[in-house]
Amino acid sequence: MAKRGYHHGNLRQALVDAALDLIAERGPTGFTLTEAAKAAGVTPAAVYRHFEGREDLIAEAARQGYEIFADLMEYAYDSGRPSALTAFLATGRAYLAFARKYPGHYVAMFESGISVNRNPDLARVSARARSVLEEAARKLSQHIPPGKRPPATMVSAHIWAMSHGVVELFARSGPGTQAPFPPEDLLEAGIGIYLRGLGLIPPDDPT
Amino acid sequence: MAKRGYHHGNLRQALVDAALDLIAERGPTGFTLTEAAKAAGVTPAAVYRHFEGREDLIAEAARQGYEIFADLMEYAYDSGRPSALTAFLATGRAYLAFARKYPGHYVAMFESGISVNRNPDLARVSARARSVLEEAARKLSQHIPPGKRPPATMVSAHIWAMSHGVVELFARSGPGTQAPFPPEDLLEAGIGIYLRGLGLIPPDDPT
DNA sequence: TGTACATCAGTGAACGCGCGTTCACTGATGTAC
DNA sequence: TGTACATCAGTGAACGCGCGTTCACTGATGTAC
Repeated sequence: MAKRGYHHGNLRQALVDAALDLIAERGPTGFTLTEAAKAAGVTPAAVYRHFEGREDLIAEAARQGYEIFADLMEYAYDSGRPSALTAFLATGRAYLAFARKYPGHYVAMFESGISVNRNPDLARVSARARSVLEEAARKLSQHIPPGKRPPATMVSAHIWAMSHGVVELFARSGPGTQAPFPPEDLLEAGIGIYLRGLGLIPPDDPT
Repeated sequence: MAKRGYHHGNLRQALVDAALDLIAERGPTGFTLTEAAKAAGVTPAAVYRHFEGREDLIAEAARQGYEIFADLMEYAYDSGRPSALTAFLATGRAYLAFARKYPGHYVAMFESGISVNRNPDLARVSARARSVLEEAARKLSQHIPPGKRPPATMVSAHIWAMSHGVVELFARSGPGTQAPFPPEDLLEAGIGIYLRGLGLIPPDDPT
């Protein structure tokens, strides 16, 4: 990170980082190629040495986000084992933690309008992230009698949806949009109730 | 809607409608004051006879959305009575139906970045929409023994979050983003499981 | 170790574009008498 | 019923701006001999 002259040294990543900061601050709309270049101390034209254009830069930010996201979910899942239940709960918590800790990545991934099929790398890593949650749901589902067991992909979709909804509606500090509860508590309670509904937590267990 | 000369007749609403179409098609980013004016057959400058500017126009679109939304939720709630449960389920269905039928309004309300506290009218009508769901949750909660009853506002937040998450993740026809299940079924099942978790639906009732 | 040269990673000027907004204006409408 | 006039709701030209992108260029770096 030493100051450099004509050559930057690691401009590519510096641009991604600048873009992430901008996206986190102002949303995907507020982000501007020109401003990202300026933040990296470089002329806008220099960006084209490393990316095809504005969208390509956002896509790379999203890709890195999915990478971190998938790692985080995997780690959470592993550290929750051997119980399928605690592992599952850990992934739910990890989701929210990721959204909080990496807001720029989160927005790039889910709110920038970048299609996950934009390039093969992005598609692959996003599939990996998804599969962690689905695997957790699958393992968990095995504890439900087959007759009353919803498809594991559905369970994972439900959890994903609730997590995403909590992030979008209650974890953003929009001006005046008062959150009724801490998002972490809200999500934890919601997932708990849901899992009781699946018969995976006894009705009276306050976990 | 007859063709007019110099005077438009109902330009204000025509602009809102044009904005809604544009927002639905291209998202809040893609919407442009100039284009909305063109779609209404009018010069961009004419917009300023009716709105303070671009943001003000979006805010009005959102306001009308909340109005429709609140009405729809109220109607759904009423038509589901007297059972607190069926009334509640009806509001959940109404949420998704609204998102589907009024995509422009939905985006203006929830994805445009317009703060609900931008003006008093908007704040009031959005509070009304929220209160319908909260009232439904409150009535429903009364059937839960007080000791194990989560706050009604929390229940309504959970349902809101899951509904919103389903809309954002699975009800959009993003290119290549395959929905694993019809969003309606997904949400219905999710709410069902959640309500079982609250003890409001017997474990074996397949409703 | 020194020199020539290819390659790489930036610059800076310029472009065309569409945006939101302003302004003085004018055509259309409605109302008083 | 007709005329004068105030008010209203548009026009159209112009603005400054920042954007993404292109281009020929040049300074820095690395490598072959």
